[in-house]
Amino acid sequence: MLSNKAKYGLKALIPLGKNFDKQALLISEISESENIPKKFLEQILLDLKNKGYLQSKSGRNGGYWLIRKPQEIYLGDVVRILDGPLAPVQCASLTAYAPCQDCDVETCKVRFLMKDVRDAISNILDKRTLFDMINEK
Amino acid sequence: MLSNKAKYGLKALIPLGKNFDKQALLISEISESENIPKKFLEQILLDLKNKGYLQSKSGRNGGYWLIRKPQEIYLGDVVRILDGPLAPVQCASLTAYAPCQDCDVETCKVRFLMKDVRDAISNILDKRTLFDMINEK
DNA sequence: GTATTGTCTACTGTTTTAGTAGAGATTAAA
DNA sequence: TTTAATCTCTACTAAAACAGTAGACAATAC
Repeated sequence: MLSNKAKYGLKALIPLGKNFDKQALLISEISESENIPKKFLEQILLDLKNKGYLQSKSGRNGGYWLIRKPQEIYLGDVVRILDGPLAPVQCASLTAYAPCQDCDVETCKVRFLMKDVRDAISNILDKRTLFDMINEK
Repeated sequence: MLSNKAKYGLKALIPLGKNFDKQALLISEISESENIPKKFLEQILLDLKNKGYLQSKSGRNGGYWLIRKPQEIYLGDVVRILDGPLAPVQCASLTAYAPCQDCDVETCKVRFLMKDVRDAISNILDKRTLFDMINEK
């Protein structure tokens, strides 16, 4: 499941990506154009700023802008920042592995299955960039 | 994310699949061998029974058994029964589509992306059967 | 009739989600 | 230097989902 937080984050990156190397966008502008609750969006953009994806300026003529090329922003990383690991279960995660109590890492068939699911998800999200998403028809 | 409920359900099907056409298994046996809380497992097996996957008998020599061939039990369907739709967002679901309020079905880029993710997940879970999971090395 | 086993409904504690509230810090411009 | 605009930060909260537990009841075999 993708949370609203991650969905909003991905959506917000679209106008920011389109404006890459152009003027900054206001939280309120993005909030309105993308139908995202403003106060919630504040937090999301702040997260993305703290992870090095955005920069911002307060006051008049302030706003947010992207500080990486859309071609270099992998959607899997965005989802990880906002929602955590891609894997359906932690014991199948590559980036945030943690054992589960109820099964054996070496033999658990559910884990093997979910590793394949993880790989399939990663195969989309870690290969596709913001640029790709924006230009998807 | 896969809930414990679905994880336990998948795990429980393994001994049941291995015993297909053999004797019934007790809830308590499965609970112990698979490390699943017994009362929780009761509910899960009941769900799978009500959906036509298992049959059961009360009393002495009772227990649960599979009433479909492991080769014909698709793991995607099991996950849907226990956890709901596979798609990360409802508006990208094939089996349980519902529009989301904040975006337009025709143009939403996040939806397009998540449809691809859904397909990737389905490509694993709807093609693989209980038989496959049991015989995975 | 008694022990064993599944059935069913309801309840409960915890965590996560999806925000909201509001005071504060920065900035540009008048 | 004041003011308006804008981002920042912490805390709070309501609702839903998750992960079970409890216990009475029904069915079955011996």
